[in-house]
Amino acid sequence: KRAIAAAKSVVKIEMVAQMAGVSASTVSRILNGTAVVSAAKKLAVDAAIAHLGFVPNPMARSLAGGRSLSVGIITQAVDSPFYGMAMRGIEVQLDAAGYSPLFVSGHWHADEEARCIETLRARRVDGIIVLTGRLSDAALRTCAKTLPVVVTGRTLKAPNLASLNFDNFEGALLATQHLLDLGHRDIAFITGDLAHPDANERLRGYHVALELAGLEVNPLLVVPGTFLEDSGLVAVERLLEIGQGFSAIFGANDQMALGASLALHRRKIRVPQDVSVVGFDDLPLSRFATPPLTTVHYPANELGQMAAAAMLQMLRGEKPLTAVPVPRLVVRESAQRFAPERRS
Amino acid sequence: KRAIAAAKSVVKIEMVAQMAGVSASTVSRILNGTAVVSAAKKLAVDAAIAHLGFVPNPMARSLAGGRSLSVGIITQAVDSPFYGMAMRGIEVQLDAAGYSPLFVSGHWHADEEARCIETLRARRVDGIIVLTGRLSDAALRTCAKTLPVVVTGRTLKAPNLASLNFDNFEGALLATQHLLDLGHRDIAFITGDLAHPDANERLRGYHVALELAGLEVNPLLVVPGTFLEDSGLVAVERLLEIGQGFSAIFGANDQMALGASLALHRRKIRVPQDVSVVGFDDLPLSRFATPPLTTVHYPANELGQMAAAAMLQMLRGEKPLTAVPVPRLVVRESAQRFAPERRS
DNA sequence: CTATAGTTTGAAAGCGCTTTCATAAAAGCG
DNA sequence: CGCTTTTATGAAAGCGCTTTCAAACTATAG
Repeated sequence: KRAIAAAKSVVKIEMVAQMAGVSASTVSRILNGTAVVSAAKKLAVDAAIAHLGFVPNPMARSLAGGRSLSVGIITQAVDSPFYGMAMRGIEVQLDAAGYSPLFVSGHWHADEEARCIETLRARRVDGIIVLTGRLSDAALRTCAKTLPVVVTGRTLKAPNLASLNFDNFEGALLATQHLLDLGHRDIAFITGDLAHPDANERLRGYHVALELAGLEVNPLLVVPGTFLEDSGLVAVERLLEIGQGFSAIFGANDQMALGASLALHRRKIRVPQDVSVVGFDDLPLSRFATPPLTTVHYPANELGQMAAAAMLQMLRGEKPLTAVPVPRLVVRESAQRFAPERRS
Repeated sequence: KRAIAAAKSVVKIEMVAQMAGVSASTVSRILNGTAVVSAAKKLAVDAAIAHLGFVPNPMARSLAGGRSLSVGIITQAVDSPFYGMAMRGIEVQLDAAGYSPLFVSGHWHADEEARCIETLRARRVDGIIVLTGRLSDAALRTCAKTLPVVVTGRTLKAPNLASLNFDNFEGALLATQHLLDLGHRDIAFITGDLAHPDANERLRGYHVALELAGLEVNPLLVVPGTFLEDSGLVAVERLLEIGQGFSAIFGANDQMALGASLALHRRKIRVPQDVSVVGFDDLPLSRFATPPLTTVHYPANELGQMAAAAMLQMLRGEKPLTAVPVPRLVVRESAQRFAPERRS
């Protein structure tokens, strides 16, 4: 009976126990470091494990141990270069600790994210990392009541929850000041989706930078966008249409900045000779855009690693560290000193 | 005892059974559709499940059932836009069938991929999908002896293994012919990493297109690349250095084509007025490059879906379908009709 | 040298399901 | 209407591990 399963004939803990001349309990204890075991037995068991090539069955482990040794990651798009880097960072950390990541994507919808949480719960994950989601703070707090939660992209205090917020405001400030330093005064800003806190912070950075420079913001220069390429393109067209003059454009993310560049190119407006462009995020491809894009580096990979590390700490019952890397401007070739009327 | 685990107090199958007035076995059978159950009982059980909000524990299911209901995906880079799309396709299909994907990345190293297989085996996946890996055919065949395997990016016949090969040759043929049709004769080709079958097929497509047009290939026009942006840039510089004239460049992937465009831009060579550029893959960003890149569409998402579908079929014991989408050229703005000596 | 406390270890009881096996009920048949 | 064949159901035995509990030691003290 049970011939099918038995046919797989993988080595089980009992075989290791037998070979080492100890009980299965002892092997388990050695495997988990749960209790002190005499050095001699430990040696024998280790040898047996190596000899037999024993690999514990994770499902049995999880079932018996009451923990799944996996943590759920709610990301917005598995196919985004941006989230991809964060995922990679998480993967690395988790793996080192023997945990496995479970990625699900919410596609920027709060309700879809809520469904993701259910999915993850169904899979009995031990914790959840939310990468810049749309869920309400309240929803996250509720979730944190039953599972440790780490969330990026917002600042939130709650029991059993850690938040890692990259300073989008500071980044946008940096970018805008760079343009200001280059002598630009009419700086257009393409916003991200304002339903998103990041987008608001970046907009705020733009505002404050101008104020700090003693300039007042011209509402006509602030164009709404969606964080997607097309919206950058559309934004520039709209700017041109209404005849609003500008010598620089700051896109709330690289994708829109690139879209804007394309729109300029189409109108035979040269970047950076006629108009300077800066982005935000530092996508891998931005280095190779034509021209290479000046942008604010978003340390997605590091942030992923930090989020994972924080989760691991919570899982261990420690207090999680929530320091985050500081924003940094990457100066490339898409922005240059303002040269009035150079545009023939 | 066992208070900790019990404290989670999630509903178990037995509670459902009790509420519906049947045995746990019956509930299980209904859950899995394993056997015929009277309509009345099924109704009662369904009601109980809904009422209690019962969600089966996947670990218990896997342990008892001998299947993990998960399939491993070996990808080359979780953070690549390209693989991201394929992953998304896989995710969608698998999810619909109640399976979950387990992504691991091989980073283009055969030995790392081999380690990935071990990892996946340790996690007891029910099957493995290899997205265009570097593993030898023999290694895959061996793997297929114990687990169903689906591999993309190569053609391989073996028991318990399905291969889905996108026609890279045809795609490269299409792209080259497009350039030829535009009147170009000196077409440079930046190869991919030739250790990779895809790269060779694309090179072959380039060769054959020229032959078909009665042209002979000029070895000086074929420059080695690595599939990464920098290599496209370097390739163009090399071409320029040796003084090899060319009016068009075909990059074996978009990343290199974009790198090449940047190199041209740096030398004040305009795309497409002076030199036409075409790529391969159709990355999401290529649509928004400056200028938008003409390229061969690689249906990564569809391919992912198909790979997953094939895996599901094998898991069900059916014969897998291995049809693949045909290559398609996406004409945008980076290539135009050859205009001799327009370049001043 | 016996009593007490502290360690190391193994037997056994689960973890929450699936699946086999056996039984009871229903159906088919002459 | 008794008999065999089929079908629906439940009891119970695992799946491979962790963890509790108690037994068997070993060390310490009285």
